[in-house]
Amino acid sequence: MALSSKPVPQSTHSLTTTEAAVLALLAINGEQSGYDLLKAANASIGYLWAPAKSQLYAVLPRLVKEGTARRRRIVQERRPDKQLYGITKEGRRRLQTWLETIEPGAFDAFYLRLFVGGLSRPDVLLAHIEQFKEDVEGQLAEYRAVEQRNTRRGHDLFHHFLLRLGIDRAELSLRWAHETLAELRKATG
Amino acid sequence: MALSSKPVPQSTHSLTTTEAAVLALLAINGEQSGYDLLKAANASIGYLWAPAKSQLYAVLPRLVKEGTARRRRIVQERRPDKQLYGITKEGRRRLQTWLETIEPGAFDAFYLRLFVGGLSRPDVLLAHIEQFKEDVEGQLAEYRAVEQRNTRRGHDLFHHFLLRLGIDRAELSLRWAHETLAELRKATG
DNA sequence: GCTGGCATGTAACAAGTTACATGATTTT
DNA sequence: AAAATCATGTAACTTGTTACATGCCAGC
Repeated sequence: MALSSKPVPQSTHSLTTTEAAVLALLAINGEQSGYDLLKAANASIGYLWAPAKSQLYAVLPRLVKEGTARRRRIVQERRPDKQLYGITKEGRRRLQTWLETIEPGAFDAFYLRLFVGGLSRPDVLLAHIEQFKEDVEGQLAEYRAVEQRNTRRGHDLFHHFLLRLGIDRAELSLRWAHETLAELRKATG
Repeated sequence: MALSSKPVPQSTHSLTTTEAAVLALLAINGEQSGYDLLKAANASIGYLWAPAKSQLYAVLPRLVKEGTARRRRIVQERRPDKQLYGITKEGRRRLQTWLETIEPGAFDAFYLRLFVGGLSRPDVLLAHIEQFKEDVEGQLAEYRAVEQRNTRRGHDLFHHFLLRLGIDRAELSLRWAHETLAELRKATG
């Protein structure tokens, strides 16, 4: 009977990207329903993070269970009842930790952290952008090495097309990172 | 006993991206083991599509079950036994259909189709790139509209940073698409 | 003696998709 | 009369990750 073999109490573990995204929206926009969150997400962060309905409705109860969000039922007469979700103190604490965590190579998480940059101190954001630069530099070096070995004939021709796109994009990202570092420094002193 | 309630015979359905990627590698590099496929993927297509071991080993039997791949067991003396997978006629047929299918907005699938461009006729590839251009143009228009409403103050400052990146990237993608169309036309007459 | 390569998998998740299900109200 | 909005979910998948499990052989 290998029953109680570690149900894994990961409540103290780091947040997943999805959890962090939802908590950040709750922190910024206040108490909301799943429906509100979906609309808000589509209207702003949607380009970076667009959860499916079913996914969002699955995450919200998990947040409550983990103690990072609380639920409040609003009974309505002419509309279906609402479940309003708000972030808890524990949620804010866990979110801050997540926002300050530097994850090398995690581009999507970086974009998300920058999107909700208003929740972090400027120096934290500068460190994230520096890490992004390093990650992109590494990628760029790899792409250039592969491109040098590319013959441009047969299947290699198509790999060459995509490598060009990857290299150009990486160079663009580096320029963007420099500009953004400068703008952030100017804007925050 | 709700037993045989639609086991869903999706054998005639379109391939998933993962299935198409594996079949394309089998079509290009010939009969291989899961181990070989993982190495090959990491060494080339890995920038676009990098399956986890567990995922690949899950997909391969599915392909056999669907009739798009066949398995051949190689008994080895000094090494663990191998399962070699090869693409079937039906697999080639389904792969061709997938390669010719235009999926608006599916950027990852587009990159994959271009990566294995050697398996398609040039006119099919040109059509895919045209669709890519249209998709990026749509995105660009959206980003520009959002950017015009951006105040650059408070949370909007960070959205502005990311919008700049998105816009610059979209413009770059358009230039790349034009160049690639020209190069392809030149290379294939 | 240890590391790395060869070779195949399972388990347990998290992320994300489409389709299904319900039902009232408000706008076109 | 039809479509969109409000509001919450379930079901069934595919995708993708990390960790676990096994075991032999070659080279340092």
